[in-house]
Amino acid sequence: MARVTRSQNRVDEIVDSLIGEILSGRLQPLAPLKEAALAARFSVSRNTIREAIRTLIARGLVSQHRHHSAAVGSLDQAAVTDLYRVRRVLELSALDQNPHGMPESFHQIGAAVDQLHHAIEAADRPAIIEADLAFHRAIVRLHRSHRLDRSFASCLNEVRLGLTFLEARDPILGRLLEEHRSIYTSLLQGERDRCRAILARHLDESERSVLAALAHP
Amino acid sequence: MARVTRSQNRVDEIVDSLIGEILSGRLQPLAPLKEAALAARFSVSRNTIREAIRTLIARGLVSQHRHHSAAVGSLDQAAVTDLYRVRRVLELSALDQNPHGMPESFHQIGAAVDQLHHAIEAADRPAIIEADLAFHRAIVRLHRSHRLDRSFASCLNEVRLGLTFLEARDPILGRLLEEHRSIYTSLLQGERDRCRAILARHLDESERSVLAALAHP
DNA sequence: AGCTAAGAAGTTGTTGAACAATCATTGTAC
DNA sequence: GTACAATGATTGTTCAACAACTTCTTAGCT
Repeated sequence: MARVTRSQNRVDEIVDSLIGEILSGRLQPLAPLKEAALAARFSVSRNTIREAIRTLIARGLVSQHRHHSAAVGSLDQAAVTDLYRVRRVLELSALDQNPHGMPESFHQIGAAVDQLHHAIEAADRPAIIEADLAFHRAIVRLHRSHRLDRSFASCLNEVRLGLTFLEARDPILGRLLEEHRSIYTSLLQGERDRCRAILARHLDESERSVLAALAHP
Repeated sequence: MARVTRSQNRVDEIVDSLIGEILSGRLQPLAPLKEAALAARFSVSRNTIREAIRTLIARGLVSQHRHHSAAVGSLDQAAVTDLYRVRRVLELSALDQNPHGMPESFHQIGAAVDQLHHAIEAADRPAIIEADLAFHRAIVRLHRSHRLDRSFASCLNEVRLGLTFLEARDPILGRLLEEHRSIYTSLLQGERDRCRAILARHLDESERSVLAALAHP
């Protein structure tokens, strides 16, 4: 993907715009994307909107049945289970990579911890979720692979769809900072097994929370 | 991706058709995809072709710069290195999954070994490559995750782009069956470490071959 | 000859309108 | 109340046009 001069064309602008609305929750899961309405809203032709929607479908954020409006994707239990399998594979194996000697990557993880700290102090819920995801993205970045980063980002985007349902008072949000910190410090100190264990438990709890939130709308 | 009634529309048909041509090598890397020409060839409007090309771009098989024809993707050394990082992560960790009790998955791996055997007897080069990839896909399927399967398939598609350059006499093709067999049997017998080691070496050699083939056009 | 600038041709980016195919709803007859 | 036909909304696809941009060609100048 040559993202050289990111978006000098309408379609990509609209794609980015819609992705933003979907991930921020402004466009809720299952919300229909009607071509004519979007064309009017973006002052653009219907063909342009169709290309944008095709792109969103290929990225897995949107789905469509023939002769029905495309709709923002949503998660069922099977999807959540699947997503957390992906997370476990990519995140846990990332800890094995790279015995040491990659200070920049560690720094990014630490930065995500700080980011979470500030978001919690400000009680800014969207920022908290963003910081959480940034932390995990930084971990996967230890693999040093563009393609894994991209796949994982797409995975987290779907997870974020599920986080929409997470109640603000969910206990997992309270423990977030503490757990991220332990993961970070144990990683820094080379306590490989401990780090793995904490992250694994962290993911288990997170999965449980999302599944529970999904069950009680 | 609801691939329910796979393709009742022209765009998806064309996408599949083009993917076939790209992966089979009939459309070589860097070959330009001109909208007008494709529209004429498929007896379809230019807009339809544009939607198809957008889909191919989103899937990473094709790239495009503004006001230039889209072109079949090609690999450089960095891309190959990246792809093999993905392979190592997804394939090696698959061996850890699933201590036992998933006979169907093992069966698929065995079937891929047989498939390779027949392809080699028939000296059918495309079939050999196909069987090779099927073997590795089956391994990743041990993860039991649709999304990982999809990501990995997309990764292998890119790898296949590189295999185009592989000389028929490449020594790696001769050892293929033997190595696949050892991986399969050691997996069956639960010799986890030995299996990992063989697969890891297998991937190292494969990467080396592809990189070498890429260097000598 | 060699370089530059103007023009021509080809290609993508985007639009607007049109019609067919299909789905959803409404209203009517029984 | 059910069956069914008419209606409207929405997607699938085509066509023709023009703008924006790139590349090739050609003419002119030194």
